[in-house]
Parts: sequence; C-alpha cells; structure tokens
Amino acid sequence: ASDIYARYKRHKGFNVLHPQGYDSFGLPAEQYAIQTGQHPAVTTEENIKTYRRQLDQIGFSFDWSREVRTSDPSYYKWTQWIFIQLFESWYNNKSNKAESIETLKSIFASEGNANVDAACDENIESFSADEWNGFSSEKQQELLLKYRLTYLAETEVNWCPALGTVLANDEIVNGVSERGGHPVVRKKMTQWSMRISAYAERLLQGLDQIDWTESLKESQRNWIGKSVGASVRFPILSFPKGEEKSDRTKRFGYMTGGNNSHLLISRAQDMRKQPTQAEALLWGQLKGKNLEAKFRQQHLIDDFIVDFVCLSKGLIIEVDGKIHDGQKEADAQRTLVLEGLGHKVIRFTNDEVLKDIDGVLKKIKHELLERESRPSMKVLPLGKDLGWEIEVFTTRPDTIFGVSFMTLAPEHELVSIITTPEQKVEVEAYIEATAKRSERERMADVKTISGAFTGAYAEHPFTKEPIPVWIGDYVLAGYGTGAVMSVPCGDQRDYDFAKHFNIEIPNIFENVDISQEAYGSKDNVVIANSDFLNGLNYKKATELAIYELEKLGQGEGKTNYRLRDAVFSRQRYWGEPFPVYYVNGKPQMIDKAHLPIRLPEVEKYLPTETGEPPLGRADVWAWNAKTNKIVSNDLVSSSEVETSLDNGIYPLELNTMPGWAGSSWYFFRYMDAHNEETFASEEALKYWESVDLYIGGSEHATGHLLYSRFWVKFMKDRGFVGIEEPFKKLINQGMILGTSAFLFKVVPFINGERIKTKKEVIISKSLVENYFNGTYSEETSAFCKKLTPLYGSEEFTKSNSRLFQVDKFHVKVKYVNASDELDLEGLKSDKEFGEDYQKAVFIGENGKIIQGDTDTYKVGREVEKMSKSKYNVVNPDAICDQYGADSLRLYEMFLGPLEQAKPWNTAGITGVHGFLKKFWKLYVGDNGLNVNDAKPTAENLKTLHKTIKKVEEDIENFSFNTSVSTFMIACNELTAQKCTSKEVLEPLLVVLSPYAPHIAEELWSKLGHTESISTAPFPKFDASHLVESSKEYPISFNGKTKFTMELPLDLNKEDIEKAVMSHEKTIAQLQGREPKKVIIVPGKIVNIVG
RNA sequence: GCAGGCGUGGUGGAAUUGGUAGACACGCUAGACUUAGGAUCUAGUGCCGCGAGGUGUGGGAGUUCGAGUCUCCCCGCCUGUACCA
Repeated sequence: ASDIYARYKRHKGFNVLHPQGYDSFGLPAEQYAIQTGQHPAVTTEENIKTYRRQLDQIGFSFDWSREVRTSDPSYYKWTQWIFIQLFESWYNNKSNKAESIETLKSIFASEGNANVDAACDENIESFSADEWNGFSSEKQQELLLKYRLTYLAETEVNWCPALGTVLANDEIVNGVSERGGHPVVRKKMTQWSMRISAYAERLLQGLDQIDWTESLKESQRNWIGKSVGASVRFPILSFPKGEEKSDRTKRFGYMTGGNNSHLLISRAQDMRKQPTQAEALLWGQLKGKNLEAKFRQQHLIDDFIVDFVCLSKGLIIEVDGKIHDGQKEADAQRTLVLEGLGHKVIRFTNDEVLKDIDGVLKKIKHELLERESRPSMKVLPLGKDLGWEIEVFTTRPDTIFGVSFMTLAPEHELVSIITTPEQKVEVEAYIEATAKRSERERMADVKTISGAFTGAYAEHPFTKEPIPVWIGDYVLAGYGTGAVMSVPCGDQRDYDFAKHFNIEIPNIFENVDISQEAYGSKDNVVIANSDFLNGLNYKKATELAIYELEKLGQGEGKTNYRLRDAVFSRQRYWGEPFPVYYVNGKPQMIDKAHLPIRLPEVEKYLPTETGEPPLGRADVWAWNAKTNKIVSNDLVSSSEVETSLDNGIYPLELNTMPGWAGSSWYFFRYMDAHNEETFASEEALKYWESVDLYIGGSEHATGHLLYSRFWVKFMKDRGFVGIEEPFKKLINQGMILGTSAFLFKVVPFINGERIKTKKEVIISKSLVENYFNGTYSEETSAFCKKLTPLYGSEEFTKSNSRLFQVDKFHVKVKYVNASDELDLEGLKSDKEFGEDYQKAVFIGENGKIIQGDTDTYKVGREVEKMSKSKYNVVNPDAICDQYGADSLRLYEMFLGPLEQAKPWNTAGITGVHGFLKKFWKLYVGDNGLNVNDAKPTAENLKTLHKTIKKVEEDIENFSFNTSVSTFMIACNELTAQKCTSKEVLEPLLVVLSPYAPHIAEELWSKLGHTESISTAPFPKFDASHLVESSKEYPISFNGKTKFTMELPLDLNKEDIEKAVMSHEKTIAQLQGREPKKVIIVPGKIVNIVG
C-alpha cells in the first residue's frame, strides 16, 4: 500500500521519502542466534539478504540509500546519544518541558529544591541551597538521579525466568510473555527507567492533533489512563502489641486501647446501635450541633468507652443507668484516668436526662464555656503520629461518607505492620494463598470474592469514626496506592465484598435503591447522610469534599495516571549497550566523542552462572576514563574499598537497551542516514519534518507508537527537532490471514480410553459432515463399524465398547489445491512428516480407500492468523514464480479494504492474473504492438478519464481495492471498444503503474520510451470527457424502481413528467389511478407516489 | 464490564450528499474451441417462482416521496483493554 502511495505521489511531482530499514536488535534475533549457535549479527545479515531479495522482487520503490539497521553501530551510536541526553535532562512542570539538568543544578545551588516542581521520584527530602552546596558529590549525584528523565532505581519489575530478562508491561500479554508465552513474576531489581510519566498529559493531549484511527487513540488513552479525583489519607487507629505505648505519655491520645482497641471499637459500635432511651434522647440533642460543639457517642478513650465526648473541648458526658449504682468505685477510678488525660467528666443519671433534658443541656453548655479558656487539646491519633496512614486514590471523593471499610492489596506494605495478633494467622494465610495464585488466575477469576480482616481500624477524616481495614485481592498493588476506601453503596466491587463479609452498606444517595446492587453512576447523584455534602450533586460534592479534605490536611485533588515509567534495562546480549560506567556504584555517562560503545564479544549469549546478564561474560568490558577506551575487566580497581586504589578504570553497564530504544527515533535517521556529525542535520529535519503517512499494525499501539511520541516530545523540548508528533497520519493495515487446511483422523476409544492402533484412519471432509455432525447417530455407528477392521488391531475389533471421535489437525497448505483436494502422494513424500502418513488409511469423498486415484480426499478449511505452526503460510516467492509480482501486488490490494483483516486465498488470484493478461493483450497482439496514432473516440476518452478520476480519488482515500476493479472495468471497456489509440493507452499505463509497475514499465518501453515510467507525470483528469447528454432515469413507484427510461439531461421537470406519465409502463403500473405526487430529481430519479 | 469497529449473495467485497442494492472478482452452471485443460472465449448466476411477479442489506420500530446509508431499541461477531478504585 505504501509503495502504491509513494509511486503515485512521485507521478504527481512530489519528492517522496519512502525508506526501509530493519529493527534488527531484540529478542527474536537473539533467540534465533542462540538456537543456531551463530552470532546474531551473522544471522541478521543473512535474514536481511532474504528480505531484500523478496522486497526487490515485489518491486518496492524504497530508497535503499537511506537504509538503516538499529543494530548497526553507526545507528546505535545515536540511540546511545539520545539516552545520554535523557540522562542529562529533567522535566520542569512549571515550564512544562524537559530542560537541561544544568538548570536544575543551578536552582539547587541558589535556592535548594523547595520551589522546584518537577516530574521526579516521590518523597524526595527537601534541602536548602546551603545544604545542597555542602553535600558530597556522591550525595548530589544520588539526588539528581531522582530527577533525571532516565534514572536508575530499584523497581519491582516483570521478571521472566524462562527468558532470563525483564519485560515491559506491553511485552506481557495475559500474564505471560508476548514472545514465547513464558510465565512472568514480579521481582525487585535495580534498573534503568524512562520517566515517560512526565509526559503523560502531553501524550494524552497530543492525540487530538493527529490523524490516527479512533481505536488506536483510544488504546493510548486507556494505556495512559488518566483519572481525576482525590488523594485521601486515613490515619490508622490501632496497632499491635508492644508498639503502642511509646508516645502515649508525651502526648494526649484518645485511642489508646493498645492491641485491644479494635475489640473495644467493635463493642462501641454495637453499643451505638443499641442506645438506652436516655442516651438516644441526649444524642439527638448533642448531634444537632446547637451547642456549637461536635460530640461523638460511644467513643473509645484510652481503654474506656465513654458515652459522649467533645474531643476539641475534652468534655466527657456519661449517662448512668441503674447498673452504675453497684460500680461507683470503678467509675471513680475511670474518671480519674480520664481526667489524668486532660478530660473533664460529667455524669447524669437516666432519670435526669429523661425528665429534665433542658437542664442537662444547660449544664453541658456551661461546662463547654468553662473549658473554652483552656487551650484546645491536641487530638491526634497515635497511628498518625507514627506516620501510619493509609493513602488512597479515589475518583469519588463525593462518596466519602459512604466509606464503611478500607481494603488494601495483600502486597501493601502496611499490612504486616497493622495486622493485630488475633488476625495474624488469617491474614498471613490469605496472603500466601493469593501469592500462590498466578497473576493470570487472579485476572481470569474475577468472580470469587476473597479477603481477610486485619483487625486494624482507620479513622474517617470527617466523622472520626473507626473504619475496619481489610485486605482483598480485588485491590491491585500496582494501581494507585494499592489501597482503596471502600464505598459499597457506590462501587459494585466494594458492594460485593461487603455483602460477602457482612460489612455494613450505608446508603448515601437520595432516592436510590441499593438493596440489590451499588449505584456506580456519577449521573443523577444527590448525596445524603453525608453531613456537609447533603443535597449536592456529584460535581459540587466532589469539589466541596476536596476543599474540606485540604483544610484538614488529609487529602487533596489529584490526577492519577495508569502510565508507569518504562523499565529500560534488558538482561540480554543483542541490544544497544548503555554508554554508562560506574564509579562507586554511581552511573557515569561516556562522552559523546567516544560513541558508539560497541557490543563486546561473548562466548555464549546466555546469562552468566551467577545470574549476571550476558555482557557479564565479556572479558573486555571495562572503561578507562583516562584514555576513554574499553579495556579488559581485569584492570578494574577496587576503588570502592579505597580511593587511593582508584586507577580510573571502571566497570561498564551489563544490561542492554530494550527493543523499543532504536525504533523510537529511526524516522529522523532516514532523513539523513549517513550523517556522522549528528543524528540528522538541521536542514534535513526542517525539510522533511514529520512522517506524513505511517502504515503499521495496531500491535504497536501501546509500545512503539507511545515511546516514539515520548522521545520526539523530549527531543523537541531540548531543541534537537522541531516537531511535537512523529506520525501525522497513521493507518492500521489489516492482517492478511491464512486459510489453514485440516485432515480428520478418526480416533478409536475402548471404555472411554484412547487406544493406540497399528494404523490410523483419516477420512475426507464430507464424511465428517455426514457421520460426525454432532450427534452419534445410527449412521455414525454403521460407518464406524466399517472402519473398525482398518485399524489392524484385534483387541479393538473384538471390543464391545468401541467408540470413535474425530480429531482435526493442520496439514501443510502446499499439498492442497484450490478445490480443497489433497495431494496425497506429495504429502506422503514430505521430508518432515511424510513417514507419518505412509501407514495411514485415507478415505476419500466417496467413502473409498484411496489407492492411486480411486477417490479424492478433501480437507477442512479455516481462516486463521498465518503462522508456521499452523502450516498455512503462503510464501510470496511461490506466488511470484507462478503468477508474477504484479499479480501478487494487485491481488493483495484487491482482497479488500486496507484496514481490514482478510483471508488470503490463492485460488482467487486468477482474477487479477487474468486481468493482467488481458491488459497486456490490449497493447500487444499476436503480430506485435496494437498501439497506434488513431484518434481516440469519445468513448475511449470517457473510459480513460473516469479511470483517472476514480483511481486518483481511491489512492487519496487509501481505497486500493476499488482501483483494481476500476482497472478491470477500463480494460474490459477498451477491449470491447477495440481501442488502439496511443493517446488513451499511454496515459492509462501511468495510472496503472503504481499498482503494477513491472508490466507498466515493460509496455512503456514497448511504446518507445527510454525513461522509466516511474518518472512520468500523472495524467490530468479532464471532466469534459465525462459530460453526458442523456440519463437512464430509474422510474420508481412508491420508492420501488419498476423500469428505466432514457431521457435527455437538459429536460426540465415538466417535460420529464410529461414523458414519464405518457410511458406505457407507467400507465400499466397506475392502472388508471391518479398519482398523488410525482417526485422528480433531474439527473437522478423519478418517483411516482400513489 | 468498558472502548473501538463490523453485520450486504455460496466466497472476497462494491454502492458519492439518502436516489436503479450486489460493481469488480472468485466459485458454480451451460455451451464453443480443443488429444487435453488449472488455457481461451460466449451466456447465465441474490433468493422464491415455469411465468407474470414477489422478495431481499442481522432483527424490530421510526424519519422520508424514497433508507444498506439517518434516529431509537434488540441480537450477533471481531479487535483492544480490564477487578484502574
């Protein structure tokens, strides 16, 4: 497709850059090398030769002078250079672009990092200018690494043991490696990473500026995964034994139940649900806030549950029933403890409350005023003091009052800390169980609800109520913070979890029934039971909730992206080496002047015995920073132990870059492929700008196409290139599918067990359809009876419980012809599998055993992805041999729309092949050239010009399949017209030449041209040849066409109506009825209604 | 579940702003020429019907003089993605 487009644009006078190159680093090349024991450079070279021969044979007009190979040192020199530039850059969120790391250093030196807003690691310590300047060089390097766009970090990576390397997220499909389908596990390793997350927003916004398919843009949007919401921090309230008392004496704490607090809390909850009459009455008054103080009921203070408390004033109110008469002493002691903690305790009896509620309230009011003067108590929960809090991300901060539990991912780091001794066994068992389940199982099995209670509680930011903390594997460690605030009434997963574990499901929506399921929609939301959020809609409530959280310092609005930084290290041999050496474990870049750093020779391409990457096998793989040369490993000093031993020779990086490194910028190299000074000259970059048309597969959606965009944006920021997006227009070509062929083997069973027989019986397609079509009928059993002796197994013949089943299996398509008939002799002499079939009995379409041509065998057919393992691969060489390259080109286009997946069916190629023969005959007859200077007829010109117009439109619309039809029509018409006019046939050749360049070139030279047809200008369309004088009008009655009528086009409506109405068929149709209405669209249609 | 796309003969697929549904091919049928046919040529080929005619673009409704095309509902298929909080 791209070749047709390129050739067409050249005919139109454009300077077309249509290049070709090879992304020749990477896993497939390396694995092939390991298998064959050859150096990947050698096998790559060989494969490229084959590709080149095939590409040339098909006639691609690539500009081979611009060929690039990512594995060529003259190319990867610049990949290494770009890596260095990334290392020397940071992302400034204030200017919203990448800047040189030097600007960051000077900011640090003059004002520290307090005002720096950068895309960087989380939790970087803050430092002043003085502190920065006082830091050691190593400390400075360490800090800078947290800001660089490519950085070393200990990250949890996807480790594939079978491949011995890490994989990027987009290299994993359904939990197994994309290449080879090997299992992948999470593992912590120090790796190079790319800070692509810095560009998340720009990568998202940029999608609106480019002409890509909606599905592809949507894939990238999903991958970037922007969600807007809030970050909320929930302090943890209880903690296990032995840790709780440390700070208690120093500060006021009110949740000091130690390892028992969770029990107390759940008791408090129960008590809240069953208040006494007096308590209920008083609570009704206190909670109304008419006292201008916030009270809580049945609240835990130290180890006691108090009836009511106003925490900010430290006022405790106890309402005593009869039971207190017998425990005065205990109560007094309790009061003592509470007052020791700075609280005031006042007591009322049930009777007082019930009989004189006003008096009681007066007293409370008085006490509150009394305590106004004393400084407010510090009411920080201890868990928070210790820095224990659960941070969650939510897109629904408006539902915060609906939180009835929290859920952590089983892998969450807080789990081991907060789990209470009582729950430890259960929690640990659960974690073990989930760890055993593979990622894949966890993803496949979404239905099963599982989880465990940690025993810990978190504090609600607004109600200050304790919230039980659970763990559950429906929360993913890898997304957000690995913890969620669970709102069962508003999220189906939370709802299911709550139902399953009998957790409370408070409803915070007005007029919404949540008895069956959660209400997950953001539309038509009216918040209820939510204090200050009551009555608000989603938007307003979200804004207010965030505002209040920010006031409390327990949360803020946050935008979360799913896009993670990309791991950039691979433990492989066949990739770009990093231009990096290590001094005291700190990475150092090698100067541009000494690039490329070439891959060292190694004995084997496998990891070392000690688990180092393959480059660990290289003997000459150390950097002499004084001479700037790669030297023997033996020379590396142990400078880490003693600086005096530092001889300036350091170890080089052992990892290599991933496959996407070289493929992220190759389009710039095409513009100036041999430049040794820079990756591409400014002039070339300015002249060619971005890629106008990119035709590629959708499998690159979240890999190559995202990384390229990232690198281009970075290079733009740093002023290396002038464009923001690499690919302006992108078309996803559909896959050409293969038509697999199947043989059907009848497999015998005895007592339900598959048995081995001396011979195999393979039956033809229609027999399968007749006898094994679902049900095991009488015909089936009769047929099988006949088969039984063929197996040559006495045991089987005698058995009374025989059964048969049909297995289908792939057979090489080259032994099957267009009519689905099997070439049995060919199959039996196949080098690979021939022997397997020698003994088998084949039964043909007519039910006869095939010997010679007694019967024919028909295979089953199915359309599948072309694949070696399915034996359905069609080799273009064979097609070219048999039909010619132009037939291949035309047919591939003729199969269907470019974007669509379509099955290859070699049988159909005779259509376009026949066309090419006919087309040739239009020019060349038995007695030589048919073309002469005859004046073209109007018909000839009409055919030519409508062809020019259609093909031009088709190419501009990438509708190549319809052009092929147009050529066929033109050829058929001109043949019928017996056209011999050079004036028509010559331009027609140019129109055809982008599609079928070989035949066009050949005929072009027969017409006497010495220059290639590829340089000829595209013929100009002249509309005057298409002007018609008459039109065959479809005459329809009530919208249904009944007949047609030839009428002059210059007729007006009245004349058309007159002509139509007087037509005999009209009279016959109307049968005397008067039409209600006559619709006439001149030049189009006549419709008679009535 | 979500997102994107699609649904037209036996098959691949055509059909401009709503205006003769099935272009162009494959396959199939019949015939011609041939020792032969995986060559070439001729005719036919959506379905039902001898025919006149009827019917027909996944199903149902709607807008319209007129719907494959526009709107709504439903069904099915493909691709991508996913306990994303």
